[in-house]
Amino acid sequence: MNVHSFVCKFVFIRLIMDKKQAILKSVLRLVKRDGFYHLNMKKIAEEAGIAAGTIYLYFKGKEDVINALYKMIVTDFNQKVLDGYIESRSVKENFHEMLNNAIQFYLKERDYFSFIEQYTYAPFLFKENQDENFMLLLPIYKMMKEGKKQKVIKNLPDAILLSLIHGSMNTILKLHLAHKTDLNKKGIKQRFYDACWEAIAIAS
Amino acid sequence: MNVHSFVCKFVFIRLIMDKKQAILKSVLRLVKRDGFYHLNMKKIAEEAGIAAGTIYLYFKGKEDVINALYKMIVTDFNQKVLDGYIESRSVKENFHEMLNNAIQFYLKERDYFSFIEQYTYAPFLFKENQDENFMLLLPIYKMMKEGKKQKVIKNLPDAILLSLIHGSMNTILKLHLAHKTDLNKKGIKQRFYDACWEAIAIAS
Amino acid sequence: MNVHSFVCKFVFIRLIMDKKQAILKSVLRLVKRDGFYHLNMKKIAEEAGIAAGTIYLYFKGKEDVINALYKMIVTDFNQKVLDGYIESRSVKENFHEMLNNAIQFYLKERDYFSFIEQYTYAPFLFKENQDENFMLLLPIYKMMKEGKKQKVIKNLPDAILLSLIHGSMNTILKLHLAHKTDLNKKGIKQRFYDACWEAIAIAS
Amino acid sequence: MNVHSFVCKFVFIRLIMDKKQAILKSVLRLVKRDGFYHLNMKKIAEEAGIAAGTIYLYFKGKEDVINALYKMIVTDFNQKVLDGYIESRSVKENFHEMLNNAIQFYLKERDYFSFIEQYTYAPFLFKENQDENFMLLLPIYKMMKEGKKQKVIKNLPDAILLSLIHGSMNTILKLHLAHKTDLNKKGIKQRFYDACWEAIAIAS
DNA sequence: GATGAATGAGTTTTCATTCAT
DNA sequence: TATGAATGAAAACTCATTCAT
Repeated sequence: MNVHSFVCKFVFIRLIMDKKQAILKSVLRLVKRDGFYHLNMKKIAEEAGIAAGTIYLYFKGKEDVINALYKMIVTDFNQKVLDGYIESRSVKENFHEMLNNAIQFYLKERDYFSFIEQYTYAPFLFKENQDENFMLLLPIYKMMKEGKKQKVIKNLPDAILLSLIHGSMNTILKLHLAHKTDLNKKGIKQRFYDACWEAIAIAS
Repeated sequence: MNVHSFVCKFVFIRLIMDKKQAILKSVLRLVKRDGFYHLNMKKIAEEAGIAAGTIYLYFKGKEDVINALYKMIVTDFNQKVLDGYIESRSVKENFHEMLNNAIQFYLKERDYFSFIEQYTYAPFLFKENQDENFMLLLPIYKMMKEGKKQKVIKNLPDAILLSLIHGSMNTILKLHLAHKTDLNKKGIKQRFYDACWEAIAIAS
Repeated sequence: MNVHSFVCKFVFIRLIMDKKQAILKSVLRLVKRDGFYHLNMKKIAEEAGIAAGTIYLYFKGKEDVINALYKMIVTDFNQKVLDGYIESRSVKENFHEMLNNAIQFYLKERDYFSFIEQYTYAPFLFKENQDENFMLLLPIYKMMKEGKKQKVIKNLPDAILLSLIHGSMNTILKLHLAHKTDLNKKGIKQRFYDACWEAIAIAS
Repeated sequence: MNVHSFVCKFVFIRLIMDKKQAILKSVLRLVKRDGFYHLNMKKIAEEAGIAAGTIYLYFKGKEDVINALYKMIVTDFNQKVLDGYIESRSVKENFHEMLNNAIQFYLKERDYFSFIEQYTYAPFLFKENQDENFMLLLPIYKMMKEGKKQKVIKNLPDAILLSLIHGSMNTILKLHLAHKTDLNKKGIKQRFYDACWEAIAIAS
C-alpha cells in the first residue's frame, strides 16, 4: 500500500463514518422530537439530508439503524462515565465522579437519554439481545462492589442499591427534561449527589 | 321507565363496559408481549375476540384506545395506592403502606407497569396532555409534603425526594420483571422499603 | 348448522373464491401481455379492479400469487386432459384424444400456455417444488407405459418418447401463438397428431 | 499509424472485448443460477469482478446487456451448428450432424440453454425484434427444405417438422438438465437422433 | 477508463379506518 | 350493534442509472 492509496482509504473511511454518524444523529433528533412511533425512513433521510435509499447502503433496514444507534450510545456512555473511575480514589469520590459524569453526559446529549428510555421500554422491538439493556449499568455495579468490600456502602442486595442510584438518576433527569426541576441551577446537582450517597452509604 | 326497559338498559350498559374493558385488556397484553411498535388494530381485535370494526364503536381510533387505557390505569393506581393513606397514621407508616401498595399493584398487574413505561417515553404519541405523566406521582407528593412539615423527611427539593422514591421503585420493578431480582422472595420488599425510607428520612 | 348459516357460508365462500379467481385471472392476462418481468402488484390490482392491499387478504405476497396460479393451471390441465383417457379404448385413440385435449386446452386458454412456459423456465423464481414442473407430464407418462406394454409404442426410453410428444406439442403451440402456423386451419391438427403418433408408434 | 499505436489499439480492443465478454458471461451464470427475475446490475458487476458503473461503459443499460447476450448466443449457435452442414453429404447425414452439433453445443455451454429458454418466454421483455426468436431455427429450416426436395423427408408443413425436431430436442435437453435423463450415457444420444429422424423421414 | 456512493422513482407490503351487510 | 372485506395512503425497501472522483 503506497502513501496515496493509504490517504485515499483514510478519506474513504472518514466519509463513510460521517454518513453513518449523520444518519444515527438524525434518528436521535427525530426520536427525541417525535418519538419512536413516528419515526420512519423518509424522515430519517430528510433529517440527514440524504436520499431514502442511501440509508440502505449503511444499514440493513430500520431495525439495524436503531440497534446501531443504541450500541453507539452505550459505548459512548460507558466510555465517558468510566473515564471518571480512578482506582486510587475513595469510593465516595468515585461515586460522585461517576454520577456526575452520567448526569453531565445526558445533560449534554439530551437526545441520548430520550432515545435510551424509549429503546429500553420497547419489548422485542429492535432488540437483538435483551440483556444489553443492563450494559449501561456496568460501571455502577463495579463501584458498588468495591464500596461493599470497603464497608462504606450498605450491605444491601445489588438490585436495591442499583435502584437507589440508577433509578433516582433516571427520574431526576426525566424531571429535568420535563422542566419540573432544573439540574443546572446552582447546588441542585450537588444536593442530589449527596442525597444519593446518603441513601446507599453507611453513616459515618 | 318500566322494569323491562330498565333491565335492558342495565344489560346494555354492562355489555358495553365489558367490551370496552375487553379491548383495553387486549391492548395491555399485547403491549407487554410485543411492545407498542408491533401493536395494531387487527391484533387488538383478535386478542379481544371481536372484529376490527367493533373497536370503532367504542373508541374514536387507535390513539383513543391507548389514551383510555392510560387513564384507566392511572385511575386504578391512584385509587389502590391512596387507599393506604390514613391521616391518623405516622408519615413513616403511610410511606410504607403506599410504597407497598404501589409495588403490590404492579406485581399483581404486571402488564400495567410495562404499558405505563412505554407510554411515558413515547413523546407526543397519543399524549393529549403531557402533564398527565405526573399524575401517577400525586400520592407521593402528598406524603412528602406532610413528612417535611413534620420534620421526619429531609428538607430536600421535591424533585430529589421524588427521584429517590419513585425512581428507585421503578427500577426495582424493572429488575424484578427482568428476573434480575425477585421481589416475592421473603424479606426483599421490606429491605427495599426500609432502604427507601432511610434515603429520605431524617435519621432519628 | 341451520339452513340460514349454511347458505351464508356458501355465499361467503363463493365470493372469496371469485375474488381469488379474479386476481389469478388478472395475473394470467398480464403475464401473457407483458411478461413476468413487468408484472407488479399494482398492475394486478388494477387489472382485477381492486385495491392493491386487497391482494394481501387472499395471498401472502407476490410469490404466493404466482405459485397459486401455477397450481390452479396444473390441476385444471390434468383434469381436462385426463378426461380423455378411457381404459377400454386403444392406446392410439387415447393418444389422439389426450393430445387433442391438451392442444384444445391451451388453444382455449391461451394465457395458460404463456404463463406455464414462463413459469417453467424461471429457475428458483417462485418455485416451491422444482419437481412440480413435471406434474403436467403425468398423463403422458401413463399412456406411454401402456403403449409400450401393448407393443404399439416403440421401446424407447421414456425421456425420448416424452420429448417427441410433449416437446413437439409445445413447439407447435408456440409457433401457433407466434402466428407461424395456424392450428385452427382445417387438417393441420390432424396431420400433427398423426405425425406425432408415427414418431412414437411401431409401424404396423 | 505507427507500430506503437497499432499495438496500443490492439491491446485496447482486446481489453474492451474481454470486459464485454466478462459481463455477458456473468449474466449467463446468474440467469442459470437465479433466473431472470433475480438478475440485477449489481450482481452482474460483482460476478464480473467490476464496478456497477463500468457496465454502462460497454452497454446502454440492462436491456442492452441482455439483448447483446442473446445475439452472441444466436451467432455462436448458428456458427457451430452450421459448421456441420456439408452440401455434398446426404440429408440424413447432415441432419444427424446438425442435431448432434446443437445438442453438443448446449451440453457444453449449459448456461446458454437456460438463458435462451428464459429469454424466449419473456414476451416484450428486452425484445427488439420478436422474429429473432426464430433465428435459431434457420439451420433446421434449410435442412428441411432440402430433405423435402429430395423426398427423404415427409411432405409435412414446416411447422410440424420443426416441432418434431426442435421441440423434441428442447425437451430432451430440459430433461437432461433436470437430471431426468442422461444424454452423456452411451447410446442415448444416438437413439434420440434416430428416433427424430424416423419421425420426419420417409420410411425407405 | 473505472469506480462505487448516491439517487429517487418504483416496488412490495402494512394497517388504520370505513362501510355495506 | 357487530362484522370483516375492502380500501388506499403511507411505510419499508430495491435497484437501474448517474456522476464526481
